[in-house]
Amino acid sequence: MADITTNDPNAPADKPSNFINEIIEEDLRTNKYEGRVNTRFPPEPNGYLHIGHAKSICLNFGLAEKYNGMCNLRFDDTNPTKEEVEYVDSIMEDVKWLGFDWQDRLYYASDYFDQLYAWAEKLIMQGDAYVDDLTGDEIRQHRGTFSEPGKESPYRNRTVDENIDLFRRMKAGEFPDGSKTLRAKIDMASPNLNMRDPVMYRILHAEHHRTGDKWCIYPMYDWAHGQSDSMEKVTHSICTLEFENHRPLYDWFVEKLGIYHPQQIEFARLNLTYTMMSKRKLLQLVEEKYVESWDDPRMPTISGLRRRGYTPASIRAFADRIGMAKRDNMIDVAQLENCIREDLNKTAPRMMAVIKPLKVVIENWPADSVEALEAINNPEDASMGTRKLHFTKELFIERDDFMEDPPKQFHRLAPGKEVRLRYAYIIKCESVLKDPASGEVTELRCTFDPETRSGTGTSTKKVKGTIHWVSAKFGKTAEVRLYDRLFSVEDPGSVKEGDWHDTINANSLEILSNAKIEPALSESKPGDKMQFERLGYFCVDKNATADNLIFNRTVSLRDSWAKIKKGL
RNA sequence: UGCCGAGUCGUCUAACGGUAGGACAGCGGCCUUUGGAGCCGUAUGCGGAGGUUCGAAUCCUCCCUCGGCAGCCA
Repeated sequence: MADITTNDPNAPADKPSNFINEIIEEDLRTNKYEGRVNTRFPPEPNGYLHIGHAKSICLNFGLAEKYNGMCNLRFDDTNPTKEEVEYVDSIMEDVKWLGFDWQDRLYYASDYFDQLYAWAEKLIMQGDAYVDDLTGDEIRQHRGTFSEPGKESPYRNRTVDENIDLFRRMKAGEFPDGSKTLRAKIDMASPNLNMRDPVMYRILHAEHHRTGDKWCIYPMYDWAHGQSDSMEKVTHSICTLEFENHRPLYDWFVEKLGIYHPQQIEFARLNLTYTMMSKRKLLQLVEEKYVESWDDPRMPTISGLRRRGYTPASIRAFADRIGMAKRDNMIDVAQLENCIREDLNKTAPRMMAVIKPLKVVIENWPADSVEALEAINNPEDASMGTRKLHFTKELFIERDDFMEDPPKQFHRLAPGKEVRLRYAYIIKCESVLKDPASGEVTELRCTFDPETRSGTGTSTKKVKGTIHWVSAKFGKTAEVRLYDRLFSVEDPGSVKEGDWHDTINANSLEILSNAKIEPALSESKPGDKMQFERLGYFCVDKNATADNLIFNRTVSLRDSWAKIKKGL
């Protein structure tokens, strides 16, 4: 889709229009921001970015690209108790990896602490903010409820002088945590609870990852965000739906300050089936060792997807495809899987690997004979060339490709049945060897038909099945990791707080340590991506070494046999 | 319960008063030395009731349903 050209650069075929495009195009028409588009991606560095953030990143940076504007990266680091540099670093890495560039516009809300403080004094001077001595509990009690107005704090009508004095002493560290707050003086009876004198500053004697111990008062999100946008001359401040009720407050602050006024726009956050999107719970999965790390290939984090074998292009394609709207959504994870299959189908070289090996001996093949066969690296892309495969007397095939007593629809190997070995010969299963104790099939004795070599056309024999194989003599051993969804329910996010651990899929990881890979694969490097024919797309794990190769399955191939089997 | 917001195929998403279209999932078929890929076909949808209009998913009214908000989190 990406290479389709259109006459209208504002409406590429692969990016359907949405309500945000319409707002921006209208603003451009009316010259609302002097024709500028400046968005921003404002993560809090309190965790790793996930696929939901990718939607926002693609939106914000994508808009900047589309309208020839700019997108800033800004860390919303106003709560030192939750934030760490480890997260800052990972976030920058992930945004870059997705293919976006904030150029010289890397900002931190903490860079604005001085300005924010000065503006807070301005609001105090204007009589629009006051120092409150109420405790957290008391503030909550005074706030009222959905149906009842709140009550004004007894400290609400302190004089400007008293407020300034107290606020300066708050900053100077004279008061303990929680003992005082600075509040905006708005309306304790507002139907919008965010307008009932919201807290602007709280006292926190905590070390900040960038400002150290310079501050012991920290701005709240609402007080920091709009003003940060304003300072950066952001035009369109795009956030998720839960901030809709904050917009009146966002507007109130910039208007009271009389500063440049960006426009907040809200969109629906991404929900994916069988996927946990809560940062807090993803942290728990890591801390409680349900997964190895933030970049465990089962995690919906950007780094997890990267390690799993997802490409930046596939994630961007996904973001484009799911669209942008204000209604709540639950995207089928199959949609994501489709995006990576589509990408890798075009780009990943085909290789042969047997992940659950079953030994096959070709009885009528001379013991030491080796025959070179030509294999195509990618049927979708002839420029990827061919490679040689070596056929030998002893081979491995996939255990799942043999059944002793198969149903009619099974087009693979069975006693007395024939099947083609990919790029090689048609073989016939003559006998089955078993372990006498367990009854397990240990080896197949087969014969090959010399007239049926691939590509020769010397035989008209047809078989329904073609299976992959690896030479026992030349193949190498490697570890393969297969992944399943981390949660067993469609919407783990909606599970009751106490029960969500029960919805974790205990079998989300299967390790196969005796996989047989074709020789070409033994030179793979971490990050390499390939298709194992008939099994799926795989990616070499970041911890793999030449002596200890590890392949992560990114996604299986579409499997119509699995569907047939299910119906049997 | 107050305020804000949202309801279009199974799931997402278009439509801007003029033929409800696309993607994914599903189903059927073709093709195939990957049960892959590709190709073709197919079913299913405007939350409800009124109204305005020659004509309504779109405008108006009422209703219903769902989501968000009562952190010194973001």
